[in-house]
Amino acid sequence: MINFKEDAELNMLNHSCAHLMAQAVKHLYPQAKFWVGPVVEEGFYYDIDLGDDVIRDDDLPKIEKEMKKCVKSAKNIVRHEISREEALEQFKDDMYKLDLIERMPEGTNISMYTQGDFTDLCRGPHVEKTKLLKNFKLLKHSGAYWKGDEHNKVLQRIYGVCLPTPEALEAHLQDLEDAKQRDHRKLGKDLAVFMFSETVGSGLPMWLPNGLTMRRALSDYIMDKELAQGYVHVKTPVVVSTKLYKISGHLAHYKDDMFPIMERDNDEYCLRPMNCPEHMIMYKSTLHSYRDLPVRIAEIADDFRFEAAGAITGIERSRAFTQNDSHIFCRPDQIASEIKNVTKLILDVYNDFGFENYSFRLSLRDPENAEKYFGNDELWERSEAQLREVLKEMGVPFYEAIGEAAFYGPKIDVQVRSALGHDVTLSTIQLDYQLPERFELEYVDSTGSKVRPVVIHRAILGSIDRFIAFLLEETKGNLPLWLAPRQAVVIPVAPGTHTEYAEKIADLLKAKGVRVSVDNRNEKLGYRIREAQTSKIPVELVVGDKDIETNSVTVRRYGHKEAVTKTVDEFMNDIMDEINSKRYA
RNA sequence: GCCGACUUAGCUCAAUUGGCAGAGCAACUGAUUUGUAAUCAGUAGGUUGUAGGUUCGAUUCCUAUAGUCGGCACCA
Repeated sequence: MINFKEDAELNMLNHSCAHLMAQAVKHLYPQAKFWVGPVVEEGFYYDIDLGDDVIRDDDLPKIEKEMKKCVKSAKNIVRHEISREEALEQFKDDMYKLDLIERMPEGTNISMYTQGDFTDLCRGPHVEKTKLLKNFKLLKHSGAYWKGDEHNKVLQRIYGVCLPTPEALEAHLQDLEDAKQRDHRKLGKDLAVFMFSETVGSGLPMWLPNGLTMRRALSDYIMDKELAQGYVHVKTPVVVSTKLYKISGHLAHYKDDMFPIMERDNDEYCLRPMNCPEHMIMYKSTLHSYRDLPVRIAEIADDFRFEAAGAITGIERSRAFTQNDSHIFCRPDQIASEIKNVTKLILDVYNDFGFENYSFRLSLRDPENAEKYFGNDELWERSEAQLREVLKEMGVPFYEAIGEAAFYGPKIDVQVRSALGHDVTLSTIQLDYQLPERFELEYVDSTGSKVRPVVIHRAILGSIDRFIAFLLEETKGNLPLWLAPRQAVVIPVAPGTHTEYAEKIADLLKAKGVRVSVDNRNEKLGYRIREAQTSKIPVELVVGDKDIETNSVTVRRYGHKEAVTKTVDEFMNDIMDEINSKRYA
């Protein structure tokens, strides 16, 4: 997918196109006042105040038409400069431009760009001729809070793209269309992985048989990895007393994102939004020696968060989900090595799945909003430095993001991009000095005195739900063999005549735990082949007279045109090797 | 939650300015016994998301509501 922001030529083209759009909007809506119109990865947008008017779907074609007129009439795009004082005077009736100008240092000149009857202040650069801006498309529009603050006025935001040629534009629009085809919500429906029901409730997924097979395989996979690294697994209840969250501090911080509290017999209960506090209680239930640390408590844990209606996105962000969670209780001197181990585990898992498009993000607090966070400055700076140090030492490329920390500590997040371009967190590692304090956790050190441990929260698959969403999109539903809900189908060439042999092959596979079925329906061979392919079953076995004679099967893998005939023994060895190796291709 | 849009058969979609709700696939019945992407014929399938309203008449217009979608805000 094109990144319009990174590419210098496209960046300039799209920035100029944003101006062109603003000119057209000004023609159609004379009351329009303009905020900012930047280039972003997916193209350009402009935030516009239309007074009481709003943009509707039907308006985009009208604006496009007007833009085409502006291309013809405006011709040249001319730069000139005025002083800050002149600018303040010129835009004295425009609170948005004044806001921008006032933030520039005194004494600076401000550059302006004019095309035809339209002038906008802008840093530039721009293309010189409007005729270069012919190949654009307005894609979508929405309300957007001024300065991103929900207490401010909602401005009208219009998104678009501009490309150098009609062919490039066409190709890009096709790419966007293709991306929709691998949206996990579409694939999840087509492949019968999960479903939603208005009657069950918004954001509450129901896992169909195929989905449950995947969840089981993934849970087993990650739990095996964890066992090998010294984790222990536990199970804790999804309904808990609110006392727990009063101690943890979550109740004050998090209440709006929780399902409503339940009351009975003078007690309050809630559906847990996370399971950290329960693991704290579990740790605290026994005495710990410094020799026994780190203690790594893991759980495949169902959690419930009342996500805002507009935030729900299939199983990528739902209200009921399952974390592959763990809390590592360790001594301060063990922090670096534990974080390293977790980072290695993340890289190991991503390698197993063949993921390449992800980036590590060091999520820091926003010092401007210090009141949002627990703990003092010195502690924050130290823990942020610790995480940064580990990433540097390991040579893992990462970027830093201010304001993305948890309220209790900084994080290392692994970000991936969904088919529709959402930046979502898959894995996370979080350093926490707060919960040990609040729950008064202790261990006995070498001198016999009681000391606070540090807690590292971590999730490798993130949530199993979101992981499956990403996996479906990455693989386009063509899942690795070991994870595919239906791994193989045996198709007798002539149902009846070859059914017995087909059943025999299927039984051999079933005996090894392979998820296989026989398609014995009274349909043409081509019909059954087609259905096996459209259901993305990885292994398709066709058996007929030729195969029976030589005790063979004719194997065709999903997505391949050619079929290969193998002896039954050879085939069984190959397929079991592949399943057991958990290879991804 | 905010701005905009959408919701018609199990699925994907039609239905001129308000005038008898249709098609393909899937399902079911029958015929056909097949060597790598759709065999033929027939049958059944709907309170047009839900609740109101306007109208002689509403899938179509209006109001409310639920769900979904695109963004915004949120995302321990």
